[in-house]
Amino acid sequence: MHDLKFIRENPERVKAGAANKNEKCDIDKVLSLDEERREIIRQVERLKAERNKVSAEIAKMKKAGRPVDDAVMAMRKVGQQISELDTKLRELEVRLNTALTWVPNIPHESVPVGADETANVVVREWGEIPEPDFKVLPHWEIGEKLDIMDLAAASRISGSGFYLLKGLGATMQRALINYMIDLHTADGFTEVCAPHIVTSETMFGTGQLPKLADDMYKTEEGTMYLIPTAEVPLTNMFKQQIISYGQLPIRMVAHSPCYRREAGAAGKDTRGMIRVHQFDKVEMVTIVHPDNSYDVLESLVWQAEKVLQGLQLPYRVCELSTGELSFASAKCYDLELWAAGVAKYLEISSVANFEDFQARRMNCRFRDADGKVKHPHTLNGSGVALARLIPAILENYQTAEGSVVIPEVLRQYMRGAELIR
RNA sequence: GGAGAGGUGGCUGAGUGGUCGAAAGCGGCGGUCUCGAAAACCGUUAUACCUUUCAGGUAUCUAGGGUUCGAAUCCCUACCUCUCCGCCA
Repeated sequence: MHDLKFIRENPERVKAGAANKNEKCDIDKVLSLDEERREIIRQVERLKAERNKVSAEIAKMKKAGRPVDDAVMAMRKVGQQISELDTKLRELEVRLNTALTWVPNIPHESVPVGADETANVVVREWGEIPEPDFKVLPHWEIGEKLDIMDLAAASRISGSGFYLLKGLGATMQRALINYMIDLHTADGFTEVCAPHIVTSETMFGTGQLPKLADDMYKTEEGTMYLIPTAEVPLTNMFKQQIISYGQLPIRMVAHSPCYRREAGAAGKDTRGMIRVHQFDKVEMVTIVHPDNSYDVLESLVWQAEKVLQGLQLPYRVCELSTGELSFASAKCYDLELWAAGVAKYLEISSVANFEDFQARRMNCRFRDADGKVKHPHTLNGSGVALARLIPAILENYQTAEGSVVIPEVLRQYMRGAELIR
């Protein structure tokens, strides 16, 4: 959500930002509705000022024992005009706000301009891409073979787009969650366990609504939604709050399931765990002073990288182009993990700075050192997504004998197991 | 699910139709004092919007309606919190 005044003063910047993001929104409509709105405010406030003045006089006249009937009659008429104008104003504001909620955040000036992923920039790469001398099985084959994954059972239970882990597969997921949360909390992140079912206001706050309504699962009454990421409850913890200066920066981490309908993605990555309706994720959220949010963005990327380096998995860091940026973000890095079995990079983490876009939507503020109340910047990053991490491990740690070596950092969380066979 | 109580500024908490944007306290900020700090004392301390600016105006006491010339104050609805009962992991 942008400040109306900002749009009024920088219409071309807002339009260009939306265009570069391939977002459709009608800035001219926002501007004309705003103009109309201000005209009515001018009228109605003049009437209200008069009413207040005369009402005060009526009080005095009554005290003095003078007749007030004429004044009361006149104000009755004014009151009617006011209520008509107020009704008009309310309707106008609803339309204006609706138009405003569809205006995306503007990309940061450093973001490469481009329509799609071909304009993304690889910032750095880490680790060696393995070149095994045997055929690496994709994770769904090795998983079934080792009896740690049962995709057929998952589809019997829930239909297509779900996975089921068992035995050391399920243990590995739990181990990964513990490994990641321990890593982040050791670096100062506070662990949080938050609700997975949230109100539409909450979904609006982080920018999932209105745009992504069709990508989310909602309850029958349509008023509650299943979270697509823990970013939603974590960031919204501070909805409508004023954070004291000393509390910043706020750094949180949570594990949660993520529910996504993946509408429109049918036929894409249909096999295995790569694209599913429910997956687990460890998510980091930070709320920081606007002055240093871009430094925090870099450190948040590093925090996610630490997870992958600890697991000794080769990856690369990509800076997303404007066309790839999500509705609410101003700048975003993706971490992509090499998966030997499917022989491609898997997007495993997304780390983004939303500047004050989300804070405005949820009316989250902080009291600055000068005592003034301002909007903080919000950021989040996966740290990281399990449903793609597990495939990468099963494929990259595969041996010629068809077993899977358990990464060293996980063994303490897996009763000391070293190998799945 | 049933019954009751309540939601006021950053916080606590007065205020039941007419200078109430709202007492008081706490907190914050500035100052006096001090080598410095604490204490004490003095002062100050909301936000948004419109006009436009050495200024004026409007709105905001959970939210949305209603009554009234005039609502924090009266009425209705929703939401939330608390207490008791029921149910239950």
